[in-house]
Amino acid sequence: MKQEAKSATSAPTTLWDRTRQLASQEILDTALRLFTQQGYDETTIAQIAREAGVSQRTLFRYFGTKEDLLGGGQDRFGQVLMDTISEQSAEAGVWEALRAGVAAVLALHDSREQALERFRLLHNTASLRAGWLEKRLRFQENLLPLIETRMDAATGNKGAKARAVIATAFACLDAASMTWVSNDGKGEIMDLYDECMAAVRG
Amino acid sequence: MKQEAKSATSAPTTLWDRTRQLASQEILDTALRLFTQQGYDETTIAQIAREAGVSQRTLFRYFGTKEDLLGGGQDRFGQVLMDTISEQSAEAGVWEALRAGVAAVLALHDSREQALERFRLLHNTASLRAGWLEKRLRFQENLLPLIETRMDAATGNKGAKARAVIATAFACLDAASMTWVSNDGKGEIMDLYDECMAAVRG
DNA sequence: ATCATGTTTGGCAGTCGCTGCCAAATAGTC
DNA sequence: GACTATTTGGCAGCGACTGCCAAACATGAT
Repeated sequence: MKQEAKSATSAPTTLWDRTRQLASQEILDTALRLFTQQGYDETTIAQIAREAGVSQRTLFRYFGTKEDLLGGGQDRFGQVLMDTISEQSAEAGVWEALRAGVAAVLALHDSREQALERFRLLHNTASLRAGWLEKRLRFQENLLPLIETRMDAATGNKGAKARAVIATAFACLDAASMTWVSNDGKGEIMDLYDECMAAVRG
Repeated sequence: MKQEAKSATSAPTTLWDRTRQLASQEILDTALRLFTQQGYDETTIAQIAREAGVSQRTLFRYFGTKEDLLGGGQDRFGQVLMDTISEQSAEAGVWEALRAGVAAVLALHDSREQALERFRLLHNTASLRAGWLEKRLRFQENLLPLIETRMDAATGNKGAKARAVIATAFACLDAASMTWVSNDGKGEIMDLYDECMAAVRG
């Protein structure tokens, strides 16, 4: 039965895999198009499935959730974040490490326009925002051990402090991206991030 | 039926209003009981309505959302937060003002046990967390003008900085309350808050 | 007490996201 | 071509939530 554990190294892409990928991309494109055209809440799964040429059932098999249709690589975000931070040199402080992680995640976007589009949808749709914040909270929790080790835990409550530091970094990222969106993508997000950090820790 | 001996909020209430209030309280109590007994996600609206002796339709008329059954006075939180902060003296800095607001909100809980119960549910239920974060984001946005005026806007992007500062305060509150919950309510949340702030801004 | 008034209530049907189940279509293998 | 392993689609159903309509009800006027 269990025949998987396949190393995706080579390219023995079976026809199945290719079809899968194609369908997946078709669904994703359709979803993003409809979302930006008529809004997230106004777009139903039925409509996406219909226009993408698959059944609802199949759509849900590819993407377990309506939110997943937008945040496609959200899980990848978390992974890159963790990887980047753990790769930082041991001498790097928490703030430095977190900054590197944030920068790495921002660099993941395909293009400036795509990033702007996604951020805009995210910041303007309550239901999406909620889901995103939730997922992000999980990232924060995963980051906890990585950051704790970098903190000079003079006194107790190391956990609380690490959590606070991590959440602060995300808070600055939020403020920065919001401002960036309301400026229609003018300037660099990381510059805004640094400004926010300065305002908080200055 | 039960004759509740509650703090008599004597007023020229009509029988209607009293009945309404009673039903409302009955629903709220039932919901909280079931939530803590069997979990939030595992409790259905149908069950709450049945055990509270009202129809689903009526339940939804009192509380528009399942989440509202827990966060009863969430809107009040936002109000107290705003009021407290705007009452701070003009010389008070942003951090001082925000601290006062946080303290005021925490003081709203009826009892330590109730606060612990709610926080525990909140932190352990993904769906609840998401909704709560969303609502809080709206609070933050409301706070924006109040905080902006207290910031020495030397350079531009006052909005971004104010947002970052506000979000940082909430981040510390989060870290503090999480730690408080995992310590089973030992100690003072505000002490943890101060510790988190020190870790962030120190 | 009775009637008219405006409000509250409950039931029913329906939407939307999402899941389990099962039979039919399809890719890969012999 | 036959056989096996997946993938797919359709259907029924759950749970939160809404609109609609008729019955139940408190209240004020008669």
